[in-house]
Amino acid sequence: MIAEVIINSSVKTLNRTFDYEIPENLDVHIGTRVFVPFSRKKELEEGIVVGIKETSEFKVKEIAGLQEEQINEDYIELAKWMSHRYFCNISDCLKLMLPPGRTSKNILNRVKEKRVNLVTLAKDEDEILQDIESGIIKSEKQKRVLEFLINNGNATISDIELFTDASSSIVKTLIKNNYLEQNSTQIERNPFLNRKIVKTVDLELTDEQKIAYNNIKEDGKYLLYGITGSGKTEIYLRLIGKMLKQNKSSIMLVPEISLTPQTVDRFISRFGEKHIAVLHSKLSIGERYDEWNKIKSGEAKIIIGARSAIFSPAVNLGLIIIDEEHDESYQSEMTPRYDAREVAEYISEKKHIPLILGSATPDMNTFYKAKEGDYQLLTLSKRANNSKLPTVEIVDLREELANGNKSMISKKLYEEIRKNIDNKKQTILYLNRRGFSTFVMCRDCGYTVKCKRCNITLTYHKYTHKLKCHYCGYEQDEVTECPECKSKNIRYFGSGTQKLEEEINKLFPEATTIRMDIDTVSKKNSHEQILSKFRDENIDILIGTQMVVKGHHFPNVTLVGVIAADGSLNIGDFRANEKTFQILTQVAGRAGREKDEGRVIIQTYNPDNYAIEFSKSQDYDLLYDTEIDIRKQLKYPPFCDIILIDMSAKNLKELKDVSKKVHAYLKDRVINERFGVLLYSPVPSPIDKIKDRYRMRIIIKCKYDDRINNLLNDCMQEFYKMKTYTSRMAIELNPNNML
DNA sequence: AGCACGCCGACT
DNA sequence: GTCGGCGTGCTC
Repeated sequence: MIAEVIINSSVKTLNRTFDYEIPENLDVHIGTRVFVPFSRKKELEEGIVVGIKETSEFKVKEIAGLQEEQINEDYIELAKWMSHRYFCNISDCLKLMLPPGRTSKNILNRVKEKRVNLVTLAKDEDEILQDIESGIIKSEKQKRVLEFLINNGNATISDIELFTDASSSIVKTLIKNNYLEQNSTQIERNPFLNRKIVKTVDLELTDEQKIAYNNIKEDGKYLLYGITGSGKTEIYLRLIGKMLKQNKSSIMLVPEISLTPQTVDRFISRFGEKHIAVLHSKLSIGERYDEWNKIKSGEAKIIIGARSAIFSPAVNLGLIIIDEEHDESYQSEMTPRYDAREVAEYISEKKHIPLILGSATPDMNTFYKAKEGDYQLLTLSKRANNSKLPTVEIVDLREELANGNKSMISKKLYEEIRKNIDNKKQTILYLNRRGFSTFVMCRDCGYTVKCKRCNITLTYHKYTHKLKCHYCGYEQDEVTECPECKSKNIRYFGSGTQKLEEEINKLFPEATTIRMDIDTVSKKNSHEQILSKFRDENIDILIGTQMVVKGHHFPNVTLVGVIAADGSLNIGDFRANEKTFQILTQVAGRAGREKDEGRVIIQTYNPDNYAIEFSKSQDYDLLYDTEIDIRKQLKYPPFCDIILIDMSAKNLKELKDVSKKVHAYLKDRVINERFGVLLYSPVPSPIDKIKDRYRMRIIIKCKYDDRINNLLNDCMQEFYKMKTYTSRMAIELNPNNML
């Protein structure tokens, strides 16, 4: 028999199958991981079998060996679909489905099950006790060790040493005398860290929740559109519980940033730790591997994870939930640049299982789909505990400036913070840093320090006093003199959380503050530590970026201040208004979730902007209706898609030639075959050089469909047939970030 | 991507 | 001769 094998490689010319003879003695089927001889290479290549057939038109080599893990057959189909959909190699997609930590080329470097040597009793307890009484065992230390193990069952040698004050040689003697034995046992790395969990039961559903819950059937796609605090999670819990009763597993995706122990606890306390697996980036490779095995074995039936958890090997999958479906993190920024929501749709359609997307501020595209009937719309318009939505006030920063207030805090926000401190209530200050960064400029000649390789402005890092390139990691010392004009008049621009914290400490010296941003949460668990400190120690003010807005529940927070709502308005993206509204609504949702009414102060230089204006009433429908008209007029998603063809090369002339050829190819096919396609000429990318490679792009605006998809895949093929030397090409559909 | 093959100039 | 540099082409 012949196996069709995908070679593990991201090289575009190798994105096809190669035939290999299956040796008689090997059990090979679709999804098996194999080692094969390939080309003139000395070492064997890794591959995955994606097809089996009788004969081959090639003279084939034999499969050399097998690797442990395998991929489910239906996921091979998924990988093929993804490679076409996201313009990448099948091999890149298959990698997402392999157990974490088991993909490195060197087999010895792959993670393994964690094993420890446990010492246990080798004889019956009574027999040992008898030997102690009758004096066969005289040594005090031996007795202590035996008694310790009688009480505790088993222990590691180091634990025995610690608790009995007996050295390992005592244990060895007891092993030699057949009282004890030592066994290597597999243990699970436990990412839950001995958490104290209070068991909870189903909550009473509101009428709205009941309607939504009862409408979700065995199959189909649903948009659960519910305002903050309307109880979406309770519906998820009910659905997952129902699956569990039918012995089916559920995958629930949440944005990476909100995958905190707090979120997971809610599920553990309802269903117990045993059935739950958690997958996210802060886990160690070993922990991830153990969670994966727990899923694969069918033990874990509730899988909570970030984007890539959609590929976890759930046994008997019955339900997929995507919470905060509008979140950008569901789109991967790396190859393969997949969208977890689309992958989830594919899986739910193939497996005929329900897919639930949940959000208070749905993605415009999703809401449009719901209006068109592609998704069934389920609405929760009331807060579950009847608490009121917070009152939102907008402060015009231009007026503040005109009144001589140059501080980051307006008079109104100052007064409200003061009130909160006096009333012992907590405040969250949110800094929308998107589009902001701290950079260095010469005030005399306007010179800014840029990365020589990437041609972008270096970002200033205060704690290390270094200037850093966010693209290639280049780092240099801060400058005190302008390299161009030798002026000493250097200024550091931009404003971050540190600066805000300093200012708050000056304005309210008696208040306690805590800061949460990329810098302070880089360590494992520090994210959770900051939040629990804020909650438990009743810190007055939490200052932070995006990560403070997601899904946390702080009963004592009654005031939320947005320092400058404008950050996300100026990101140079057609989604700017949508994103701004989403963020503001989410931040506002943090205030007053209990009895006390919440207040939100939004500071802005653009008070007339409709996204900011509508966030005052947190009226998503109003935003949607306004925005959808604009999208229609200007031909943006959901009416039209944006295709970004990214090309790069080491040599600028080569890049220009290649991009012209690609453009010519597309022009021929696009104009001939299709009407209503806007094809733009190649232009330098906004960041025209990264890591010593020049970058150009071609943008196409049209309604994306299978035909366009095929055309683009053909274009990619054509590109790699050209004599390209150093050039590369990547195609992205509706990218989140146009940089 | 790797790896070999083959062509060509340079060199003891 | 023959060593090595690099352009070219193939991988079941």
